[in-house]
Amino acid sequence: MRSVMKFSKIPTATITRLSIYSRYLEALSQEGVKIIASDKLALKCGINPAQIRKDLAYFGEFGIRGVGYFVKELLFEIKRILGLNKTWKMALVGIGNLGSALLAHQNFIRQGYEFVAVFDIDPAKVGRRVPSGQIIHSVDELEVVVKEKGVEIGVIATPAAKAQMAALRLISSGVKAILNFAPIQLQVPEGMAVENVDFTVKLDNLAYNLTMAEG
Amino acid sequence: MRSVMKFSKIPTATITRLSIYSRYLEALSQEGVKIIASDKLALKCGINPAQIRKDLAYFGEFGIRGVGYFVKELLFEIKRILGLNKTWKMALVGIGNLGSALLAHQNFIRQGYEFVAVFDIDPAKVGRRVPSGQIIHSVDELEVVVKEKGVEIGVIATPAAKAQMAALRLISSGVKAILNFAPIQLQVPEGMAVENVDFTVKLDNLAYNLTMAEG
DNA sequence: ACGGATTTGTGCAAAATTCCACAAGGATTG
DNA sequence: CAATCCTTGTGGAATTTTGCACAAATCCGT
Repeated sequence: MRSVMKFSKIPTATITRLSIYSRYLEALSQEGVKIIASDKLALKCGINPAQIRKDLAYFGEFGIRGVGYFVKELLFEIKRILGLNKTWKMALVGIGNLGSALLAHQNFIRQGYEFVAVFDIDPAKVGRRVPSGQIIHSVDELEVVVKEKGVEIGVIATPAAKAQMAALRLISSGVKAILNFAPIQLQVPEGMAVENVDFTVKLDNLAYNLTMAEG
Repeated sequence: MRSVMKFSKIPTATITRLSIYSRYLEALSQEGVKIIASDKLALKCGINPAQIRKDLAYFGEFGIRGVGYFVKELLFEIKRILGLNKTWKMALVGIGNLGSALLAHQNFIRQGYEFVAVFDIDPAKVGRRVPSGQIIHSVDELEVVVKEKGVEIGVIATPAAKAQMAALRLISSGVKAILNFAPIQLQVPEGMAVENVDFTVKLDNLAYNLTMAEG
């Protein structure tokens, strides 16, 4: 009864949690922990244990009743579910402070993602190499380079004003997924996967919470 | 019938959307647009118009039937609701690539947030000035400086391994809200507001989507 | 081999969230 | 000033998400 995909519709929240589980399983694996129960994992992740079991149940039965889950095995399965059993090729658009930070981070990004191309609009930057080795291409070359390198995920780290254009170029190059760091809602055609990383929104949430807490 | 706070429990999602609305209202305001209807705003934000109206209804009646919302007025009200009618004092812990990017960003963060103190654990960095002018303090001084400067929001941009310690220090200094960029679930006492900015999780979501789309 | 201890997998109820559909309110026109 | 047009505000239904509670399954000690 393994790997039975129940293709109703899997909540986005479930996928997000799977990602969080994988992070802890990775840590546990490195600590040498062999087996983990949903209760322990739940505590670490701040999630209800039944939620964890239900999340996993969407994809199959991975545990042993009375025992728990084999850490390495569950990690492998989750990574397979998420599609992390391959290396995804990414392109970065916008080599400002944030973009540079992302490139520097790339060694820390756990296995599965790689920047194969980087772009900027500033002629002064084009042609130079970033510290991680990639040559900065002009965004004018974006479509050619993206196709040539087989980029699958576009990462937008431009100012808000340039983000939509960057998205359009990525889309017309055939990229189907975008990670957007610009504080703007991208207008994209049906079927595109877009995820926004937006810390100004998170800050506003904190400000609201603090304001409410005091009255 | 204005500003009637209905204190049931306002969904986090509503607060997040208010933040997004404020972003567009700001843009509209600068473009000189005086009035906006929920349908137009909804289209821009990729949100159902009824959702917008319901979100606003939690806090009062801000529109005019048959007309729409006065842009400036609604923006003002939303900012008031979110607690952005003041400047929040933030501390940054971890002056690596990401931390530096955040500091560089600070002029772009729309009015309402300010880094009043920055910390790092690296003795080589302590005492130096970041480009935006702040002197880097040792994390050993964190409690003293945070209290002295009246920091309200802590921003953690350390590696994952140091994040929990940073959180503990911020908490013991009396900070009640944390914006966490480290890919880890912080363990914090009841009543703390924590928001995570976690692009690895978002990437995993994209990877999953791409994997599913192809089969 | 059996009973007790443990933890998974899941049916179902509760809670939360979204969204439709329409009445209510206000503007505008003739 | 009545009729018409528009858009808000909202009751409630539909949908989604969460979490309890328990049966099913496995291990372990005797």
